[in-house]
Amino acid sequence: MTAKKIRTRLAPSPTGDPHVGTAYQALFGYVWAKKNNGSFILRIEDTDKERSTPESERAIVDSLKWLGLEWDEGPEIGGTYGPYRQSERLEIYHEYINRLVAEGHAYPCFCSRERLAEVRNERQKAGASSGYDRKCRDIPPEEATKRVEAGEEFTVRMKVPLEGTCVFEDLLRGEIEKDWASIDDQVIMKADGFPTYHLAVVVDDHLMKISHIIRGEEWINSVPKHVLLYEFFGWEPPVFCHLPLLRNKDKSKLSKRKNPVSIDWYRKTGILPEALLNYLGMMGWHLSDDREKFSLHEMIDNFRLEDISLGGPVFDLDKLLWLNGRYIREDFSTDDLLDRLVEWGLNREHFEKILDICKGRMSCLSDWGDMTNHFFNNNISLSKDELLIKNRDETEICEILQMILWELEKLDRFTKESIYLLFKEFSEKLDIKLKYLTQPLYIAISGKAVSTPLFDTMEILGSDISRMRIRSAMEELGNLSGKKLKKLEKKYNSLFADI
RNA sequence: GACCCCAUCGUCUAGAGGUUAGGACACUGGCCUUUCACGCCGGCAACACGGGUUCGAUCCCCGUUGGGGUCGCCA
Repeated sequence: MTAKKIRTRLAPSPTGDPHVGTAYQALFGYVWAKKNNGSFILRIEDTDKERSTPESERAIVDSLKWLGLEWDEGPEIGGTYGPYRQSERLEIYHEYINRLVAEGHAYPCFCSRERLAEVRNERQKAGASSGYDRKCRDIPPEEATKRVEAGEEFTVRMKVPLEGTCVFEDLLRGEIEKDWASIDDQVIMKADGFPTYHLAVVVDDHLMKISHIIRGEEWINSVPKHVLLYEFFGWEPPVFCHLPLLRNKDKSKLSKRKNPVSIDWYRKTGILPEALLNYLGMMGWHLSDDREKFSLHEMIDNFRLEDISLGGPVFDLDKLLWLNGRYIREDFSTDDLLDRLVEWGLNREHFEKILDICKGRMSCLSDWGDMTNHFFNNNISLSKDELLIKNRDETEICEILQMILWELEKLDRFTKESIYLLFKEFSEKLDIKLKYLTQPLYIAISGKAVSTPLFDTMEILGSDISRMRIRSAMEELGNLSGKKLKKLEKKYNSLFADI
């Protein structure tokens, strides 16, 4: 028997900052491919027209390159099975969608979003395990065709069996069973003509000859839909391997609200890519001699997918920092380290940005050191007293910081202008003078009451570092109790409801 | 709520029927040292619970509990 060529892929959707979870999946997929002299493919899953952006794609590509996880095929570099951006593969998907409809495995659905929301609501209340009532499933094909041709808006749904059980194999967990009755007639083509993830992923993985799907556990529940599509098309499904999810301290899925999750944050904080990769490698996997520091090469040489352990690992920044320190101490000459440092933050481009906002308040060159240390120092020290402003106690300041944090999370572009607008609006809504609002922020962001302009500083530091610092300040103030947090969330939602 | 997944120190993990349950981070005691850090030596600390199977269960099976995930024209 000739072994099938091992081909793995990373399939991120370009809808935000590059996420460490993406890096985690990339690492395991990459290592598995390299271990087997296979190929690692990057495919951009930009089927969400609303949220996908080219900037995000670039950021993801950049951060993967920074990590040193290079792909063999992908957008820009191409490959035999391209294009590697799903938005450029629309005709391909249509061909397969049409085929499913023609063969009676899929059907147009004319239900409005409003109706679907209603139905979903009712069914959920009634305890039904699926959200759609399959209203359009039985429309006679001729009638459906007529309605489509008449220009009525529609989506396409796949016909999921009404009864029976889907059994599939996960490499790490063995057989998994799920009743078909618990699965919706999944939409495979949206009203805008774009495929949904489920259709696109199956078609592409097949066409791109992917041998192993290595991705996060959150996908397990949709595997039956995928398996069904493979069956409809008469294709052999690849091996499914669902990685455990990286977790916050409270064990929930790693999230922006509770942790820095952007690869960019780690980069800007001064984590070395080799240390981050190493650390990610020890989440759920280990070397047989239990050595904790290992290179990507060592990981490749010793890696076996089946050795991955399944408990969701908590992402522990302290341990990452310890590991990073070992790299700095053990692997760098002073000369090499200097190069790294320059590359990281001591370069002209970065200095220029900072100098630009310092110049006006410098009286001698050595002011530089004190004035800018918050750009190079991750552990800025803050005192509780300084965070407290005019007649407000810890709780009040905490509440303000928390609401600002929530607001900042919603910002898509982290520029000084957008941050300023956000604060301005915030101060109006809460009826607090802007300068009182920004006062504790100066301390939180720079550690100093007198410092470089707040919004410029935040822009240079970036969203993740800024938010992390605000969180640290809140910790210094004693944080909010669960109860108070809930109350605050209500108040916040009423004040800042978007719709 | 329904369904799916998971379960060893606070955290990352080793263990694959018989171990004083091992290592690492964190915490901590000491040594080294002009301070700190590093390094070295030590300490604290875990098999969720209940039934089976077995001469014997952390390990196998079942249940309970706990945690997580999914229930979108988002991925």
